[in-house]
Amino acid sequence: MAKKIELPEEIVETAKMAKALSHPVRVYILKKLSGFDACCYSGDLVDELPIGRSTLSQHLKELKYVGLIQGETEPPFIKYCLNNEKWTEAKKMFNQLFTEA
Amino acid sequence: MAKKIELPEEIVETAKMAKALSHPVRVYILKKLSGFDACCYSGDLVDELPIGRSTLSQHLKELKYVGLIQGETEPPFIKYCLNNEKWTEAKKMFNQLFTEA
DNA sequence: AAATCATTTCGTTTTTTTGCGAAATATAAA
DNA sequence: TTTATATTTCGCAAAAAAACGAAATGATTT
Repeated sequence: MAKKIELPEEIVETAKMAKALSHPVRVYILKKLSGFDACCYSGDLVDELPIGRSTLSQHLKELKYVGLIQGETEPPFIKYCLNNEKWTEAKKMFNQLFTEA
Repeated sequence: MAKKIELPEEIVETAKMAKALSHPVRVYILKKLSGFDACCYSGDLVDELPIGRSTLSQHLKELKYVGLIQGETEPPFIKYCLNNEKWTEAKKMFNQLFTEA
């Protein structure tokens, strides 16, 4: 019987990133922000998306938490932009997953 | 005020695929199966992974449900393999997401 | 026919996620 | 200083995901 393994950090991290992408609203936001020099405000998004303000705020918080986006306060707005380093890191993770050994 | 959109099918599908990848155990399984000509049995996995049989079975079911893997019955075992078409499709989805417009 | 083996399904519990509206915060304008 | 605006946090409810053990299934061997 093979030994029970601890799941490798690499795999845990990939799953974490996938979780951040596992809701359509979050994918929508990231797609929007990953365009050239694209940033946006919470208000822009809430007008487009079929969810309430507080719900949207939760999704933004999650994306901020995993580091994929960052919010720059620009009163009275908060300008959200992609964190390009993290985005690249995520891209690499998925590339590696899909590039068979 | 911009119009509330229905989330595009492409985005919903990407989120669905990401959800399938949002648990470390499922990432582990897919990584294992995506090696060259790699297949395995539930029993192999349960020996390696720190979860019970029925829990593993649930994860396999989910991966089957989204079409990423398929089980070929080979009594008294069930041989699980990657569904290569779907895997390629998933790869494309993430490629598209990460390839800015 | 009974026992065995690999795996799944069922029933249940716990935890996490999603969603909302109301209230709070923080800033700017009147 | 009151009012308005943009956004978040809080408190809650509903839904979904994760996990387990026990029982069921389906095929094989004794």
